[in-house]
Amino acid sequence: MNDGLPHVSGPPTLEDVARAAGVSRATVSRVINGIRNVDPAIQERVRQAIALTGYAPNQAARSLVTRRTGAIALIVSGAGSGEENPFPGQVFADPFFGRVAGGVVGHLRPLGVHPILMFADTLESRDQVIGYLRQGNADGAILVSISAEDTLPKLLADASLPAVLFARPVRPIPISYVDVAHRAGGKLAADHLVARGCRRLATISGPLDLPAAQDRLAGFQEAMAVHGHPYIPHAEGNFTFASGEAAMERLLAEHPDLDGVFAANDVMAQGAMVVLGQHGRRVPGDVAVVGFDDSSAALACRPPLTTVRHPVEDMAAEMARLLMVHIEQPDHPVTSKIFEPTLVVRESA
Amino acid sequence: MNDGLPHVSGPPTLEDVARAAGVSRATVSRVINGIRNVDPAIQERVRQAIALTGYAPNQAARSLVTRRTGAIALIVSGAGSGEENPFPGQVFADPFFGRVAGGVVGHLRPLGVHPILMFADTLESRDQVIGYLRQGNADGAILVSISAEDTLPKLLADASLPAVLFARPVRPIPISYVDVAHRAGGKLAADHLVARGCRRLATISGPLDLPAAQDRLAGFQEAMAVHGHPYIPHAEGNFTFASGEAAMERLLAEHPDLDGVFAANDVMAQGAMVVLGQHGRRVPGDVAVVGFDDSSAALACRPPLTTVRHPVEDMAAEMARLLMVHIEQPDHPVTSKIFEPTLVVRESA
DNA sequence: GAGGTGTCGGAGAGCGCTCTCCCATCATGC
DNA sequence: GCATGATGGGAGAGCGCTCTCCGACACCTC
Repeated sequence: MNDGLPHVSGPPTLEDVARAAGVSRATVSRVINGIRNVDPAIQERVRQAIALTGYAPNQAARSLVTRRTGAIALIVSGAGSGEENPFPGQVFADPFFGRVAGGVVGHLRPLGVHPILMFADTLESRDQVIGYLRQGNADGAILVSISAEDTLPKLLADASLPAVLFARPVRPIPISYVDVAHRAGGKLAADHLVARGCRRLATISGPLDLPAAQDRLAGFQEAMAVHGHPYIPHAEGNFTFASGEAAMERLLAEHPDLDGVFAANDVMAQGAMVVLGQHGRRVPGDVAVVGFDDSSAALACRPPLTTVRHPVEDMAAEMARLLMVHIEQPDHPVTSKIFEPTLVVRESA
Repeated sequence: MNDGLPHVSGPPTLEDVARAAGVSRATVSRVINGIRNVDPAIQERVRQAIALTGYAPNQAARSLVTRRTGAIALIVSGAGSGEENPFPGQVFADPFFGRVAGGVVGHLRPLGVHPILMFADTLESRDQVIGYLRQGNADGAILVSISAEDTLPKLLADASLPAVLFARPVRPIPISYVDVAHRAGGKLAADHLVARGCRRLATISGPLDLPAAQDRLAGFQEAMAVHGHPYIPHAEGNFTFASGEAAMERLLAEHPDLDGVFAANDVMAQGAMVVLGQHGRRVPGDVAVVGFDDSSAALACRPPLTTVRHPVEDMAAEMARLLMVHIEQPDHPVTSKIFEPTLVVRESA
């Protein structure tokens, strides 16, 4: 046992590498972190020793002194204070969330930073998230709120933890966020439908307690007013396929002669198109349809859906970038960045 | 500066709590970790001190000594050695991935363990993942491979890192996995279609280099043979909407009289149904359609899709459970768990 | 009352790393 | 020739926690 030889016990440490290279721990650390000048010959020796020993730095030890983890929390924060949902499947299963995750990972991976997936749907889990962050498990947070009444943004701001939100919070909070110009998107849809020659338009909005839904509707209505159509029939949905179907049924019952529809997201547009088909309306011949998001659902529509592109991946990447800035410069002022939507013309309008 | 008072410098530590409670660091640690008996009165005093100071244990320091991080990697591992995809959006945007994430989070959250999202699509990123795990950033890994030729499972097994796979690996590897009985699923579809009275059946399979696709097809064919139909027309797709459309076109061209279709996933079934509609076939009147997965796409079909339920959330939860066992008991033998699929009857068949 | 047994709190040694000092060496300037 | 930097490496003090010892004390048993 105590024959004096360096027995292998667990993974190699800096000390082991230093011994193998015949230098001190500090020098190995300098080579690894590229800090200060180290003689090229010694650098080479250290690198060989690292390869030889198969050394990988222990992140916990490193975090302990640097107070940085190289991880950030990617939080989906949700509804009320009700009981816990055993499977937060519906939320994560939304392709929208996947696009956010993809954008965040795309930006962060080259930096060696990884997102920790968290889900906060109850009061308790919100506290858990804050505690988690305060324990230093992550350097900051990216937050996607799926309900208007979410209190987590405020908690985050109060704890002055580095954080960036997807979408403008309902009530003003001193916290950075990234959003798309929803109003401009609504206008794009209106302009396109009018330019196509549609005259009897209607719209299916999202739930009106969400700023995004309000703005898409307002942008559409305002642009239509400019085009000389001050009144636009409107049915409210909740961004689901079924709600799109139901809204379309209502609109069609009251306005059988309509020739154009703007739905506040692609999935509702998809539902609307199915209902139009059932009622013998051809798209885009009889009724033109424009969606919002440019999600995978737009391509699963027949005909393929003309839609307002929501640059979710780019926005997510920007959130990641902004968060890193906040982490690196704790005094960086709160900022927001608004992306411009674009129209993707396919066949439905 | 040195007036002897305990100046606030950074977050409170165990030491601070100990001082406030008038006990030693060790005692506070014992109270927090619930180890050994501590006098109730002292426990109470410690708890008050914790509340007073707003103490939260530093995870890095804790990990350094326990060698456990309370985090696991959730890895989506992909295609070849090609160039990096700037946005791994397509992958994460797949609702299937969301269901896995939901199931994993559902099981792990009560345990205070959180998944770190990782994406490995290149040789380089695979090494990065292994390095990350070896640095002790995560205690183990849950791996979802999206291509048959993925080498990460083998790397994981070779490094003997705790890991669990979603779906049986193409080649046998000493690593635990969770899967569904694909063959039995194919049989469920066959039995249902035959019981419904369908006689001229066809099937749309997934890419046949995937074991899952092979097995679904084989299970369907074998069951059909038992029912006296030794030959089943078959078109290969790749699990996408468009490939389902294309496959259906081919099948319809060659077998215009078919009266039932089994598609190896819901999204292809959705594409097939659109094509059937375009060709004037009513579902289920003229042609009955059965899908596989019971994903959100099944509910977005009109009529709603009868499908074989793939219990992804339960399987993901089981992966998480199994991984925790492997982490806690490093010598635990490699195991697999196969879930039984069930048939969800809706209106399409 | 001596010795044994059990309970409970404190001391202190690390875990593996970073980073500030500090010192040795060598080129430079007047 | 000697002070003056610049350069490059080592020593060692922590970061905040866990956990093994160890000691103090109370309670038994014979």
